[in-house]
Amino acid sequence: MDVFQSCCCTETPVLPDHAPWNGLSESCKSDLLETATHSYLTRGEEAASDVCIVLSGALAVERELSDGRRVLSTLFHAGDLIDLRRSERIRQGRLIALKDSELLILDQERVALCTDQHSDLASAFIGQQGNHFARMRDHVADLASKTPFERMASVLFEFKRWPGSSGEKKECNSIQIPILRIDIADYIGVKPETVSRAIRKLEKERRIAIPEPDRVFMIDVPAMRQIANGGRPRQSRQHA
Amino acid sequence: MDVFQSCCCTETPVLPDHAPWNGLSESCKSDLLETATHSYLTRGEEAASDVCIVLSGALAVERELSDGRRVLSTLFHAGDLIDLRRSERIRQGRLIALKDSELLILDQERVALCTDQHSDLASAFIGQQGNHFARMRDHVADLASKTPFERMASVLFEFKRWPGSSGEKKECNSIQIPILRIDIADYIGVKPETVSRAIRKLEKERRIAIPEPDRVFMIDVPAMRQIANGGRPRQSRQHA
DNA sequence: CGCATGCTTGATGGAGATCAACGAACGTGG
DNA sequence: CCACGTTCGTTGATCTCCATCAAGCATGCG
Repeated sequence: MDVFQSCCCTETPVLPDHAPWNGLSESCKSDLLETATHSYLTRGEEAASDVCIVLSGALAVERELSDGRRVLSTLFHAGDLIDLRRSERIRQGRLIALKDSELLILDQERVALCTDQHSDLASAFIGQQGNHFARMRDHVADLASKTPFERMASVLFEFKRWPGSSGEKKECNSIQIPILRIDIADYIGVKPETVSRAIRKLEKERRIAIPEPDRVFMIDVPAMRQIANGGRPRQSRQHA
Repeated sequence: MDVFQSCCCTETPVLPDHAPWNGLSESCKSDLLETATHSYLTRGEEAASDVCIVLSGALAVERELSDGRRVLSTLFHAGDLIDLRRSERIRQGRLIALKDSELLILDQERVALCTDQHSDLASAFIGQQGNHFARMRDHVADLASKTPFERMASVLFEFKRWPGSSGEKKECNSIQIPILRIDIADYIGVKPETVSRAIRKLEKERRIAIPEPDRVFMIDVPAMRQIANGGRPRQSRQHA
């Protein structure tokens, strides 16, 4: 049965039922889905295509340096469009699953055709990419100048926006940590030990509570936001 | 005459004469340029629009933390499409010029219309964004795990790809450093002192030569590439 | 049980931020 | 021409912080 399940093509591929995908015209949807396939991945597996939509789980673009240093340069969650096509550069980095994930794999040539013929799909692509850019610029700002402590606070807010973090309720300050510590570390550019210490420190300062290992409750959201935005620089002698 | 020059609208706006802009259909070009304006910026000035094309100079998305830390999250050079529109998030960061620059300012609503009506323009947008993503993922990988030494080597290769670095000749290993040290520092997430030290160290190791303050000649390109790709980790006690 | 994986805590050292100072280049204006 | 200011780049000394190394738990699984 597992074989039956994991064999792609047995399930009819569908688009996520939310913006911008549910707003596409019927002809566009059927055009796009005609060559699309459903795919299941477990942690560590690499996605087969450069263009796909995440239905569930978590994925990342992984890169490895010669001496083993590992970087997760982009995180993707349910609903995200992943478009790794580019015209100028060679392929750099692998798209891997960080946990059990579901993907809607799109055919690259068909995508090019569809965005060409359906202006609503082209708009959806451009809009999605705009959001991804905003996320990446946030992330770059984190990496470039923030302390590990601030990065941890920032990434918690990022997880807060993920679907399924707290049953879709925006008001709830309970956050599901959706990926492993090691992946958080490779994403925010520190070591897992530092991630652990940062979380524990936030807990000791009563900014967060940790009812379960993979769940965080934000006690003081404004304080956390301030920390995430740069409220905890490394201390200098002048201020002492 | 300067007044005459810097007054926008006096010059007929034109698109850059290279891919993907020179491949657009005439109707698309005229549609797009009808509401476009030419703009000159000097260092520090902020661009007026969220959508524009860089004709010359250098720009960056600048962000400032509460305690004064400054980050340049994205660099743009001649030929780049800058699209800071997004649907989900609030405006974060300013688009500023790092040196005297020329811009083709596009009207946001007109752009939305044009990408909707002209599929070749939509493709150009999607393609440009794909390239920007690749650059940003490279940059994230630099910031997340590389040493300042490696980051400096990496950013030199980035400058190597900028137009005008060496008279457009790809073979030439003479690189024009197009922005100030302080901007390099804020881009790669270190302090100007560290930038300076990294450059001098590369020079001392005979990997680069510095004929002029703002020009670098790569003596050993393969070695530099290896450093940029992670060949200079921070040393550990084990290997000693 | 043994073994693996994931998370945490502790001790140590090195790398880069910090602070300070200087030199070079570029304007001013007299 | 020089005195003067500013800006940019560089160099040196000191100190903080995070990576590193190591060890300890907890859990899951054969």
